[in-house]
Parts: sequence; C-alpha cells; structure tokens
Amino acid sequence: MTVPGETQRTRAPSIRDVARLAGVSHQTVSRVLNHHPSIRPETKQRVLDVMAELQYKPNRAARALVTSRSRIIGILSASSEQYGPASSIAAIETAARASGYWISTASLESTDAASIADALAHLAAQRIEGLVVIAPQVRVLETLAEMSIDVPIVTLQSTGDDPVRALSVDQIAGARMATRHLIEQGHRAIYHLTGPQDWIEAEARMRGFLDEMSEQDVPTTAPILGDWTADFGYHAGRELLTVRDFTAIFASNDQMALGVMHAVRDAGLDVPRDVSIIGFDDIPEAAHFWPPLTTVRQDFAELGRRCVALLLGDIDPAAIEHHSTIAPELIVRGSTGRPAF
Amino acid sequence: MTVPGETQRTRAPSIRDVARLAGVSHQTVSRVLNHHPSIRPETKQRVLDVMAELQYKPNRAARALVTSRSRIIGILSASSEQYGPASSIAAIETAARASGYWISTASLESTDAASIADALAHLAAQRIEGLVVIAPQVRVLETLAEMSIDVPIVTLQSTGDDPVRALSVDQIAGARMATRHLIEQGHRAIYHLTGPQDWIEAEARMRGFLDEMSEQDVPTTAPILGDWTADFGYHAGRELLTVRDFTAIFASNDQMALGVMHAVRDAGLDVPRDVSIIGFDDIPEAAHFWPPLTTVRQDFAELGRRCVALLLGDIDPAAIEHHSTIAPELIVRGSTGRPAF
DNA sequence: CCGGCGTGTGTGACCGTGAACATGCCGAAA
DNA sequence: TTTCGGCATGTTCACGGTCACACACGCCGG
Repeated sequence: MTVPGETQRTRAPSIRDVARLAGVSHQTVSRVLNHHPSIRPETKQRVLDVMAELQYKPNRAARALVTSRSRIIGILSASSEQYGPASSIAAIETAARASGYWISTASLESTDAASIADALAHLAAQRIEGLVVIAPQVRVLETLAEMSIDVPIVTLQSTGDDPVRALSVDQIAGARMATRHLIEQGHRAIYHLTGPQDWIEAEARMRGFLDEMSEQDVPTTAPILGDWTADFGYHAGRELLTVRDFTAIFASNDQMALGVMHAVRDAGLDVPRDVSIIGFDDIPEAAHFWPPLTTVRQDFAELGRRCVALLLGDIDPAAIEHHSTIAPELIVRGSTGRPAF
Repeated sequence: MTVPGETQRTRAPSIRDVARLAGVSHQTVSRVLNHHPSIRPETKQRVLDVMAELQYKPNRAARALVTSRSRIIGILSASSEQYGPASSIAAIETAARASGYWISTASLESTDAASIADALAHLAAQRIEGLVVIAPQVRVLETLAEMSIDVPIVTLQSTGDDPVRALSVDQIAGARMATRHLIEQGHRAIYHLTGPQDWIEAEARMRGFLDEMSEQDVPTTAPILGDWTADFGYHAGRELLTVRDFTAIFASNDQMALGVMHAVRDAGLDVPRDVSIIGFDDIPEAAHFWPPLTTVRQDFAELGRRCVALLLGDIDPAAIEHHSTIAPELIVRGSTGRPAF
C-alpha cells in the first residue's frame, strides 16, 4: 500500500489509528470521545495524548451515519440581506455553535412555491434536525406541511396562532404601541404602510394597528400594501401627499419609513411638523435618519438565541416554554410629534 | 418515544430497499444515482420509479463517509448582519445550491484570536471543501495559516496582493473614484473616515484615498479610524466640526456617512452646501437619506456568485481566472457639491 | 466457597454508499 | 470457431464511527 520513502498519502487519522498508538481498542477511544464514565483516568489520558499528537478530529459523516443524527439546524430565510433576518441568523448560528450544532442556510429568492420547495428539499437532503423559518410567508408553512418534513420547526415572527411552534417578538403589541403613540400625540388621520401581504409578520403588525385604532375609536383608512423597501415608502409617500388627508404614517418597517420621510421632504414639508412618521425594527441607522426615527425596537439577537433554545429543547427533549414572546420596545425620537392643526 | 399503535418508526429507505423492489443489486441503484453511462434505459427507469415510490433520498452522511467529500462550503464572516456581507452570503448560498453544494456559516463575534480559531475549528470539523472569508481581517488569514486548514480559500474584499486567492470589488479603484469626485468638485480639505484598522477592505479604501490625493497633489490629513457604524460617524462628525477645517468627508461606508450627515445637521449646517459627504457601498437606503447619498456601488451579489464559481473551479478543477475583480460604480446623488467658498 | 455484580476493556456487527473487481453475455475481429 | 473487448450487472469490501455483547477481574454476601 505504501511505497517506502514516498510521503504517505495522509488519510486523516481515525479512532483505530489512535487506538493502536495508545495500545487500546478502538472502542475505548470511542468511549473517551463520548465521555463514557467507566474508563480509568490514566487510560483516558493516554488516549487524549495520542489524539492531540495525531491531531485527531472525529469524522462527522461517520458519526452521523451510525447515529442517524446530523446535528445540523436548517435556516430557511427570505430577504436575509436585511438587518432583522441577518441579525437573527447570526445569533442563531452563535447559539447553535455553542451547543455543538451546525447551521445550514437556504435563502429564498422568490416566494413562488417552486423556490420554496427547492430550498426545503436542499435542507431536507442534509437530514436537518430542526428548522428555523425566518420571515415566514404563509406559503412557506403550507409547503412545509405538504413536503411532510418531520423535524421540529420554529418560526420567528408569528401571529400567535400558527400551527407550528413559534417564537416571536410580539408584533401585535409592538404595532399597538406605535399606533397608540401616534394617537396620544393627537393624530387622528393615520395611514399604515404594511409589508408584503403574505408575510405573517406584516399581517401581525397590520392587525395590531387596526386593533388599536378601533379600540381608541379612531377612524381607520385602508392599509397600504408595501414591500418593505425604502423605494416603496418613497413612492407611496408621494402618492399620499397628492391628497394630504393625514397627519401621521405608521410604516411597518424602518426602511419604508425612511422612504416616506424622503417623499415628505421632497414635497417641501417637514417631519414631524407637517407629518409624523413612525417605523418598526429600530435598525442601527434609524437613530441617525433625519429626523431620527421614532420606531419600535425588536431584539433580533435575543430572538435568535431563544429560538435555538426552543429547538434544541425539542430535539433533545427538555421542557421549555413553547410559545414564548419577546416584548418590543417603543423608541421615541424626533420623527413624531403633535399635529400642527 | 413510540407509542404502541403508532406508525412504526420507519427507517428511511436505503439503496438496498430500492434495489430489492426493483429487482436489481444495490450497486445498480448507486449507478443510477451517479449517472453511470452503462445502464439499460429500462433498468434505469425501473429504479427511478421505485425511488419515486419510496420517496428515496440519498443519505449524505454515508456518501460523505465513503467519498470523503462533504460538499459543504464554509463561510466565515464578520458583521454578517450588515447589508454587504449579508447580501454576499445570500448570493453565495444560492450559487452553491445551484451547484449541489451546501453552505455552513460561522460568524465571528469578536476579532480576538480565540474567537476566530473557534469558528474555524467549527467549520473544519465539518470537513468543508472550500472556505469563503467575508470581511477578512488580517488576523483571520493568519489564524487560517496557523491551523493549516488545507482547503481552497477565497476572500472577498482584498487589497490585491494577499497570500490567498481573492476576488474583490476593486476597493482601491472605488475609493479613488470617490476621492476624485470630491476633488473635481473643487474640494481641497477632505477628511477620510476609515473602517476598523485590521480590515483589509478598510485598508484598501484608505489606500485608494491616499493614492488619489497624492496623485492630484492635494494635501492630505490623517485618516480617522472608525468602526463602520453610524454612531461612530456621528461622533466623529461632531468632533471634526468643532474645528471645521474641511469642506468634504469621504466615509468608507454608507452608515458612517449617514452618521456624519446627522452631525452636520445637528451643527446647523447643510449638506452639501457647507459640507460634502460621500459614502461607500450604496446600501438600498442610501438613495433615501437626506440628502440622498453620493456613494460608490459594490455589487455584492455578483461578488458572491463569482466567489462560488472560483471556489468550485478549484475544488472540481477547471480553469477560471484567479484574481478577478469587479468594477465599482460611482453613484452621484445629492450629498456632494461644490464647496461654498 | 461460590455466584452475582460492577468496573474496565475488547470483539464483531452494522449504518448507507461507492469503488474495485468479478461475471455473463454478445458481437466483432482473427 | 475462438478470442477479445465492451456492456450491463452483481459481489465484496472499505469508509469511520457507535452499539450490543462478551469477558476478565475483584469484591461482597450468603
């Protein structure tokens, strides 16, 4: 097998190599790896020494094969280039790593069923042990059900009555806080710019808006269906300003709020004197917009961490609260104030 | 776990199950899977039918074990919650998926050596076949070398003379474009806000700035070391304005530019009348800042795609240009103009 | 004094797949 | 006709771990 003198075609060392050098059986090495209780300390040390010497690294594929456990958590995400999802992903990864799990992401390019199915199949092929769905559209959940993917699933951003286990910043409460803030300032003519209609998250914020408006007996106008982008906010703002029958706008994310502010200024008006604007998310830039944006803060990182806790509690059973919620926080800055008239 | 009467915990079908039902040997099934040329069409079809019927899915772990190929590409990234890195990651994932590869990410929480080593070890444990380093600090490259990770590596954002193979938007050219734009407008007192000092990317932009300044014979002030955040831009802006010996600022990303604009307005001054500001990246929000930000666009998505092509061309050898560069583009908006005096 | 039990360790099978090698068949070349 | 080579397929083994079981030993209680 080995030509003398030639540099050995180095196969990575296996437990059997370690075993041979340590003068034990491969099973003993395996026991050391898995922290089996009954091993003599000196035997264990000898094995550990050899491992270090050979720079032995367990082969994940072999382990996965025999245990049928991949220790991979899949993340299905849409618009993962945005601040919120991206922060959550980073937090999930960190938390998962700390627990000895790996993350594999699949991002959705479009919302059509084929794209969703493709991404899910990709994840399923890895035998993921858990799935985190970020920015879940209704369709994603449906497709999941169809493909009968039978791993624990956690979704971020839910409405609170989903079929799958969910964890979320309480979007409805956050939206109500934002709306109440505007009403308390004296606004009565308020528009709401929503996210894309099939986003659960967008729907929850809209529901919070409508709930608060009706509870406070403020007449409601129909929400305007947006797409999360600043561009959309800008164009919607221009459109609305041709009529100008409002004093405040609640945009369901900070980007759209930014676009609206742009449109308001283009029209020669002032924020917040002529129009108050409130956003949602509190992206790091929001504090530096002009004027600094009043918004609702979500702790995306905490969301990611809890998400992993929930999932692992399910994978390696151990009771954890199932439908837990993280409180959002109203951040009042300069973009909202009392209406001028 | 299994409640009596419940459906039996079924083991996933293997090629042997498929083989049995199709009346062939498992090896024939394997050949169908791997598109081996010499299989009778009717045999192949029979096998495919059985696969569909059983919903057979190849076991990646088993395949990885026997081929010693994981088909996983690792991504090591810092600040993956920011627009640029996040966009690149998404693009890399999409491109990799299209080529039948999986992505596993590890994000750096801090820049200390331990954190880097930990993330790399995590990726290495998966036997990744390629590594993409996003937002590479010098330290990352050093640690990589120390750990003797012997997979193809591609870094985004390089200075052009790295030891590892790199692919990048030409940061230096982009920075020169930005600087030249300011000079052409008539500015002579220009400050530069850099990114963190150990970021290759930040260094490249700084070098571009300095090169252009000296080539145009404009006296240079020392660059100010920043940290990419809008908060920093704001504080640096306030600080600089106490002296006010400049007419323009080149911030090496859009967030810092935003912070500076905030500080300028806080001081009762106008952008661009009193101070011109230019950023870098062209994040989607930049067009809606007030005023809309002049900046240098980087095509992060294209970067991600090319990155995968480069890596796979290395993994599955096939000649591809090695050190390729993507041209940045100057986007002139409202935040820059001629100095007032 | 003997059987049973706990501790520490070894032996062999097995997970699902692919590679190497073997086999049977058929047609073309010698 | 015989030989040879290629096609289509089967058989066996290896990959690197874990698991079930066996075994040797010492200790304890009946």
